[in-house]
Amino acid sequence: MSRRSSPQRNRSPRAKAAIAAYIADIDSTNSAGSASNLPSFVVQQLRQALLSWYAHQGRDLPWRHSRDPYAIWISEIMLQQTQVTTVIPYYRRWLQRFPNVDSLAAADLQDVLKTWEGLGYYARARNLHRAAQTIGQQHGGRFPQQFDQALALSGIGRTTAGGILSAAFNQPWPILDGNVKRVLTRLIALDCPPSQALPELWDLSTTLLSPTQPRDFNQALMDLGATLCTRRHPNCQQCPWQPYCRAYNLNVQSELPMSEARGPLPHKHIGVAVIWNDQQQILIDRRRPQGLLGGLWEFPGGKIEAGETVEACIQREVQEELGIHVEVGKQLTTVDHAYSHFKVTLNVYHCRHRQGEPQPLECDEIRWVTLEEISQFPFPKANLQIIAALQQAHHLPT
DNA sequence: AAAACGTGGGC
DNA sequence: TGCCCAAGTTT
Repeated sequence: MSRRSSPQRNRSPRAKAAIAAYIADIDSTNSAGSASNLPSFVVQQLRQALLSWYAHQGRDLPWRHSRDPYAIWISEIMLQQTQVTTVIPYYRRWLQRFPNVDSLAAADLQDVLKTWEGLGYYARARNLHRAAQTIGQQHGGRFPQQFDQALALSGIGRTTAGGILSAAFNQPWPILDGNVKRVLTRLIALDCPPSQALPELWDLSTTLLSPTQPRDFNQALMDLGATLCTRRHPNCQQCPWQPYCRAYNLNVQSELPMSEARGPLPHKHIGVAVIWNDQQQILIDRRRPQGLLGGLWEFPGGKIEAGETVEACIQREVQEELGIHVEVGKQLTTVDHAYSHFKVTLNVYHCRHRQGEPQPLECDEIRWVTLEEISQFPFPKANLQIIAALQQAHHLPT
């Protein structure tokens, strides 16, 4: 095994060229292509400009009122791939429901998922739950202050570990989230997608980080990306880094960062069963803990095969998943939904249980529930639309 | 190491 | 409508 030169090292000549050009623009005698060679007076000015901008223009966010590593941890996890305005109400509810590590560690996973319901990427909630138990068992119930120990917790990667430790303890760890990638990409006018220059962007984030005010610096960098250096229509006139920004000087700020190529998403057609028994109850199942929507409840169903009718699909899927025979009745609704990596159309039909005792053949658990009870269970968004349709039909005057 | 993993906003 | 993307991590 001799091919050990880290894979990314030779794959980002454009990143090195961009940094070299950035440095050369400042100091024409300097041809270095590494962030660590940035002239120190530039680093000082960038830090100072950003920190004083943040002191006046920084956002007032709920978790910034806290130095409790638990509360900050929760916010960092919720903010992964999720916008601030979406997170805030979830954050407040979560801290009421689970105010500390112990309460989270002791909670039932179903309650954890119910509190997370609607936020998406449910592995985050499962990981939070597992990490709380790890903290209880291995760290005496206190969030670890060592980077490697934080990084080892489920759901915490390099950016989240740095974000938590810098925000909670003012430790000098760099971060590289979507905001920071965009800001730094524009600063040096990086002419390739950020994913192809991650080592260089990490180096840059590390070099720029204020060693004396890492907490404020990291928060400021994210605020800059979120409020001025936005994806569309960046507000360069208000930007504290405008004099130092290579993208601005080249007038390419609106073209950067370069986008990552993505293919079209597959579209799946699904037959879904709302199965009724004679007690006005509906059959729901809990998905296995791993993978898509793991641990959430759903209405049984599955993919419609080529040449298959929806009715035949539903009968077949229900037989395979639950070992029962149903009679497929009239259609309840249709739901279109887009996940991150495919799209679905849910064709939802009322069904009647005819034969066999339901068994959890391809799921973790099954239950008969009334319409009143159903809201106690965590469901994915697409299924909440089905429940809404059921409740609407139920409340119709007879 | 590329693909999996949710949902909502904005245009 | 459809597409891109947002405080990324895991396998």
